[in-house]
Amino acid sequence: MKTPEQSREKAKSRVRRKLIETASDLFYRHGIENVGINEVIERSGVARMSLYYHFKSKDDLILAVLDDAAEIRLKALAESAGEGKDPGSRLLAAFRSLKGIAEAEGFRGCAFINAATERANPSDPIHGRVARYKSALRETFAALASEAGAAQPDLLSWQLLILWDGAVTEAYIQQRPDLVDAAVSAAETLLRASLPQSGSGR
Amino acid sequence: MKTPEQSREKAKSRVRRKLIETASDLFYRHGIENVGINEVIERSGVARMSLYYHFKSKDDLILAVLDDAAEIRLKALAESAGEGKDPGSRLLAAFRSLKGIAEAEGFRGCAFINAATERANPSDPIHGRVARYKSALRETFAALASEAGAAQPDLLSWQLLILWDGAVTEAYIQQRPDLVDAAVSAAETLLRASLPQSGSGR
DNA sequence: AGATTACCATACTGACTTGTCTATATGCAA
DNA sequence: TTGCATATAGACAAGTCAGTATGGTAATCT
Repeated sequence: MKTPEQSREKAKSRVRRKLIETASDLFYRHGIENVGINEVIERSGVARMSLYYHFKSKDDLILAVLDDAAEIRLKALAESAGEGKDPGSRLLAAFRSLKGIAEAEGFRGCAFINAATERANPSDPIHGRVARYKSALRETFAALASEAGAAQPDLLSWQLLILWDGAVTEAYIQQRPDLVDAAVSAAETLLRASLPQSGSGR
Repeated sequence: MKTPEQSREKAKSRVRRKLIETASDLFYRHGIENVGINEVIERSGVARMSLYYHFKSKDDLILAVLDDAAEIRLKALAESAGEGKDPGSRLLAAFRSLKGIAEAEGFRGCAFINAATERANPSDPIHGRVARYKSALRETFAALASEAGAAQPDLLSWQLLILWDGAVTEAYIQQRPDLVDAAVSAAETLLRASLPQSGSGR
């Protein structure tokens, strides 16, 4: 006996999922604009018209891929932020989870940043998804910073987001996952400096 | 009377320069892969064969554009770092110069990061130029950090580079040049925390 | 003067792109 | 049984792209 939930899930078919997953992988590895629809359907083992049945265009598929990735990434981040007792260490744990990402085989930076870069027009719907994802990321930081008792949680959250993006980007450019460590230690310094009972002394 | 220097400069012809400048502008505004050589030559007012006389391929033109941009940007940075007396304030002045860049009409992030993103393969020659440029940037930071007496100038310089990249990227994604301010204040905090005579007290 | 360098115009090749059209097949629900 | 949703195969249209082939002209150097 199926719940309506499951039926709707079924309605979003294996073929559709397969397309999203294959496209997600290909888009990330080679860049959105460097992957044709032909490649997507071949690797998916799906017919051309099936793609255009589920998605009205390549752009539509890209949006679905981004939405899917946002859900996955934000969920994973929330899990990482579960490790640690006080909010401060949970914040840093979330930050440290970046290392694993950067160390992964085929790491190529942030899929969202990459998407926004490939689409030059800021009014492209893709930009909206990217901005939304990054905002969600920042809000996660802001919540933790606030809990931790940071003096200016909002400012700190933006600084952490900037560190995050910079770390992902530079680790990719220099092909050095260890650069994430520099960002983590910077996050630590910023967090400590932001705490009211003042900064330096150990 | 011309020095050999100038002759060689002449040999690098107005047409060649025009191509580099036009391509630089178009590549930045629309993305490298979204600009065809047809557009480049039309906007340059140059014949197709003239492009292929000076550059053996589109990729070759891209490399020339990146080299040109690196020279310009690093020179501009050195100038910005000239403002201020002590090394610390010169470092921050350099950082603050980012704001003007992010505020410029048509700002679309870092041309080098964008180029590296569009070319998925890390062994692409383009990646080499990007990594080289970013390294030069970092070395500038490292020199200033060292002069300023930072405890770990190397670590600090990487952190500053990460902040730099993150700020440029996020300012573009969110379409908010003011986010650069958050990065500047973070740089300030990191610099202060890195100075030996300790951290917090105002 | 003669050679080389710089430059121009344009037609063309061949590969690749997204998206459409046609035609068919299956399973499920009313 | 009829009809709708899901899926498939493959040809095709219409356009874009990088780069070449051909055949010149104009400036500069030796």
